[in-house]
Formats: sequence, C-alpha cells, structure tokens
Amino acid sequence: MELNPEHPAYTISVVAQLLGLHEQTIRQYERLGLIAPCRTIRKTRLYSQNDIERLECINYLVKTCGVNLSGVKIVITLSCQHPEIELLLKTRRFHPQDLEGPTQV
DNA sequence: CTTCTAACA
DNA sequence: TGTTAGGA
Repeated sequence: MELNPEHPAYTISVVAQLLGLHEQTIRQYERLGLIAPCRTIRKTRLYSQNDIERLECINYLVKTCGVNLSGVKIVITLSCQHPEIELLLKTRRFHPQDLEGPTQV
C-alpha cells in the first residue's frame, strides 16, 4: 500500500471518471496552472492523492462558490500561504457569506 | 495516451 | 469564459 499522498497513482482518464470531469477540462486546468501532475517518461500525467483533492477543491470553488478559473488560481495560491483558508477549502466551508464584506466606512 | 484548434452556451 | 468535440 502506498500511504504517501504525493505518490503518483492515477491516469487522467481515471481521474476524469472519478470526479466526473472531462479529460480536456482537467488538461485545461493544468494549462492554466491550477494543477501540476507529474509526468511519466512518455509524458502521460499521473495524479497523486493530493492532486485529486486539489481538483476537488477546484470543482468546489467553481460549482459551489461560483469562482471562475482566474479566481480559483488566486484562491488556491493564497490558501497555500494561509493554513486557516486552506482548511476552509479542504473542509468545503469556504462560504463567502461567512466572511466579512468590504470594510464599511 | 498527447497537444492543438474550433465551436458552443 | 469555460467546457466539449475532433483531428493529428
């Protein structure tokens, strides 16, 4: 058994079927820098468990939170630097309505 | 399996 | 803008 979440394990077809996404969509995510699966020598993508979770986060942000792909890039980037936000993402509790709006003057 | 291009909502 | 389809 491989317990390392970084361990490359799934091909794009498997991931696509797993998450209900089309392969092209996942490739587009990579093209936009939202995901970076490792490659085999023959350039086939291999997704780790972390990659899967990351893709699920992207899906969550897009479908539940209504964030566009540019926004997803920003959110993920920031969340990586802020453990609290990262947890919100992981637990799917990144509800905009829970956050304070723009500071009222 | 890959990348690239084009069409559609 | 993002997703899907098709060709190479």
